Amino acid sequence: MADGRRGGGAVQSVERALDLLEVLAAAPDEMGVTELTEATGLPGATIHRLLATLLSRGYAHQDPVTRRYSLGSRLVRLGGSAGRRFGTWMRPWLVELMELSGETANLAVLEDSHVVYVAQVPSRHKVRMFTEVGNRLLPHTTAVGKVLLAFRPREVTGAVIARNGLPGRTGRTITDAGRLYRELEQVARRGYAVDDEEEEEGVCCIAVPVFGPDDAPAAMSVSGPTSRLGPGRRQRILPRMLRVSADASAALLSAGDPARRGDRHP
Amino acid sequence: MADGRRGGGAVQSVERALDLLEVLAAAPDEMGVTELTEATGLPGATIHRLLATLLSRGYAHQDPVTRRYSLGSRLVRLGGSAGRRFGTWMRPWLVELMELSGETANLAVLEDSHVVYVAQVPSRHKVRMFTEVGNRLLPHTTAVGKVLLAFRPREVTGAVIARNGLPGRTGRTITDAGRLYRELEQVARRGYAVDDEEEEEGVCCIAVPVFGPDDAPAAMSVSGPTSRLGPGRRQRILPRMLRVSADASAALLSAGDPARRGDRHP
DNA sequence: CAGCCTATTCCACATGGTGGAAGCGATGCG
DNA sequence: CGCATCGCTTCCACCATGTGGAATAGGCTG
Repeated sequence: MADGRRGGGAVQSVERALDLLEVLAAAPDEMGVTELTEATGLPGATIHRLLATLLSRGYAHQDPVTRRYSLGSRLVRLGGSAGRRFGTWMRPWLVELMELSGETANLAVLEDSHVVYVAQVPSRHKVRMFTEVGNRLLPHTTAVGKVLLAFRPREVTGAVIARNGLPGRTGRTITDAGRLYRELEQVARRGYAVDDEEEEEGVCCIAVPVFGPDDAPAAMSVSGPTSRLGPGRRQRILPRMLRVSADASAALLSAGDPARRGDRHP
Repeated sequence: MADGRRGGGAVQSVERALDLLEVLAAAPDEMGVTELTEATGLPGATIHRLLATLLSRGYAHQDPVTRRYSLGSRLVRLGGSAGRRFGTWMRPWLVELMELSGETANLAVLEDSHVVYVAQVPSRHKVRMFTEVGNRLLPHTTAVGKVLLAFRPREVTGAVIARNGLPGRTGRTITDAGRLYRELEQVARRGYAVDDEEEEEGVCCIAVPVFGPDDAPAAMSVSGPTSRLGPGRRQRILPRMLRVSADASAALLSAGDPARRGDRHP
């Protein structure tokens, strides 16, 4: 095995193909073969061959005129199926969150600088939350968003903020970059984030991370009217939320083998 | 080359990995290695190795207790990026549709038995359409949905219908399977579909397919109030829509092949 | 507790993937 | 207008890499 540092037996060409997809996903627009060469360190011929394979299956797209590459439409459908599936096997944890808090529980991921809600378990209250599955919100206004940002390298955070700006949604939204960075640091240290009417008046939200094999975490939250989620109640709920967070992460990371123990949480 | 029948130079292990992802996406729930063996014809060891690679990157997920596999969370984000990108390079065609019809143009794909809107170019009318990007609707109630179904094998269509049923949305929704099948045949023959207030009262929609390297087509549509999209106007718009459909498909299919270059005509 | 079925690991082999270098086609420059 | 350049694509000999049959481990079932 050429790349001995990677875990177990991994298929080189598949890994490289995935690398390509990820580089393409991260890029703001289309990329040429040479750019990909620089980004991945692979020889052009190899990249071309890999791309040809992805191309023929619709996983990559090549602009007919510029000949540059980007992600293909096939991934849209796959992503949708994956989201549905992801929501399904995260459901037990969401249910747990909903039951321990009595409020609606959400699952979200960071996608193209936006927070996207992937699954939800609604509370039984008459007054419930509004976010719908599939909704896209800005990270800096939401608790899940702050969690998703807090556990990524600073440069990613910076890119996201540069792209979105920090528009205010309510009087309490954090619109100052310095303050946001301080808050994110705190979130990373504490392991949770709170949104106290920063996205919507009267709505409060508490979020915790879920770490998986993916380098970016997902986030789970509970959200409800501020009247029901005051500081006192939050203090009571939080320890149990953190515990669920850790449990869910452990479940995701254990791929059935006790050999690999990559603990990632603070 | 052992497998000479496949187009050009494709990387075997990558193709197989993609096969696995697609099988997992198509399955209603998690799958074991043996099921995958049957579905793909690959030996168990090979599948296992491929899955290990996908697993370690978050592209597949293994339930810690049942040890069965499904799609991983990483694909959710990738899919999102891909959707955004897909919408971006389809935009010229959508703009063309919007301009030739004066109505809002949409791009949609079939995803997990649902129609999902991926991109949109809004019309300049004050009264516009309602579908939002990311929205999920049932195929049988929409023009795009009918297009997406019409160009897939009968068994896929059947599975989708079996899963969703044929709930009515308005008095005009097609709720009879026989009638739907006849309509789909007509759609396939004519190359377009119409939704005449079948999804929403007062809203009419015309859709055409876009064929790419992916075996499933996408669909583009224009939608607006019935008052503006009566039979007469539809007849005038349709030929041009079909032309855009063909042009867009040609553009998608020519992957670096110096075949057809569809110049746009304002 | 034995039998069976499924996931996982192992390993010798040769197939399939690799990448340096040569071809092309398109822009840009003189 | 033709020559130079640059980046995408194709070729091919080599051998690292992925392959898959068979052995192992683990978990249910009867």
